[in-house]
Amino acid sequence: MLSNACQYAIRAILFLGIQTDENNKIGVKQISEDLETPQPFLAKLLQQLTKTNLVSSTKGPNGGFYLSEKDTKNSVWDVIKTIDGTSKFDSCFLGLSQCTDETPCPVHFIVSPFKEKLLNSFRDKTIEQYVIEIQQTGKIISLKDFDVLKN
Amino acid sequence: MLSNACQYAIRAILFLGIQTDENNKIGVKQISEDLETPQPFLAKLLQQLTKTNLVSSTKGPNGGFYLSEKDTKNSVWDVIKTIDGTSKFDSCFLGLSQCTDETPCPVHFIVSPFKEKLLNSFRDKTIEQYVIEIQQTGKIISLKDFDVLKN
DNA sequence: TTATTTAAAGACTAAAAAATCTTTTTTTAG
DNA sequence: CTAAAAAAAGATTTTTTAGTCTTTAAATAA
Repeated sequence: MLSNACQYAIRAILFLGIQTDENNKIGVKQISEDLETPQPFLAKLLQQLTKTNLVSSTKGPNGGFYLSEKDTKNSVWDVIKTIDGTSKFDSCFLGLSQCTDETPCPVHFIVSPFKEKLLNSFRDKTIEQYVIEIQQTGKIISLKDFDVLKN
Repeated sequence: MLSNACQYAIRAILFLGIQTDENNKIGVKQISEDLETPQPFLAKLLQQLTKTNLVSSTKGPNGGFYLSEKDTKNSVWDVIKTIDGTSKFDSCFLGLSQCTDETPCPVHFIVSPFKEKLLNSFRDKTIEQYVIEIQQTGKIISLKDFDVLKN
């Protein structure tokens, strides 16, 4: 549903939310190792997120990526908008342009409520809230799963 | 979510369900015009569906594609399996391989019930049942929407 | 039997997504 | 001030998806 790029980006930003702040930065190399994601590709994505002010970064020794206080107030939806755009969320499952409540496609009333719910979660919860939830309920965000939470 | 190919294929098979039977066949040209779908691309898809026995066809004058009685007993799920494969339905929204009820990703419990529901609809309803529902409730399957139902 | 109509087959091209590689710039520790 | 560490920038490659074009085969109507 989401592109690889977008999945990586979301996982990375949640990861940064858990692991970093202005005093604890982390480089692409380690992020990509921890998330098991292609390094140079993730680097590009992080650049993009930095340019759109969703993550922060500093160059040089001891530099790296991190989420500032302010960054944690953004939503996952902001990440999706930056990387994939919103089309997947406002277009019909069967690709029809006129699919609406009035003129529904055959799966409209199955797909619609779900999209609504998912959208709400992404749009209304901040990265910070996701991070808290991840930490409290033990949800996983990397392939090296539990390791992320053990630190 | 589904590929273009798969969206076209589903729309085409439902369209055939509505419009055709062993005595009323229809050519790719007209199907693609009615569904507003690229002609040679759809032709390829129909060939594939024919090879996997999801649609029927005959060559020559008055030939074309159609659904036999037996064909209408298949499911949309069969179409998806043929064209896209099942991966989109059994993989994690964020791309994690170990995402399960026990080790859920942050959106697992939002996405999971939906996938279940959608899967059930696709797998348990026959093309025939979809066709009846489309005809009774006025659901649309083409871009030239209502035209399909007016015949 | 032959021309026409249609699907089948397969080679080909284009565009988008995914991923990599190389160079430049910035920062800072020493 | 300089070397090293890191991100930024951008060009390049690979893979997948989307779509086209051309030829062949089958069926049937005349």
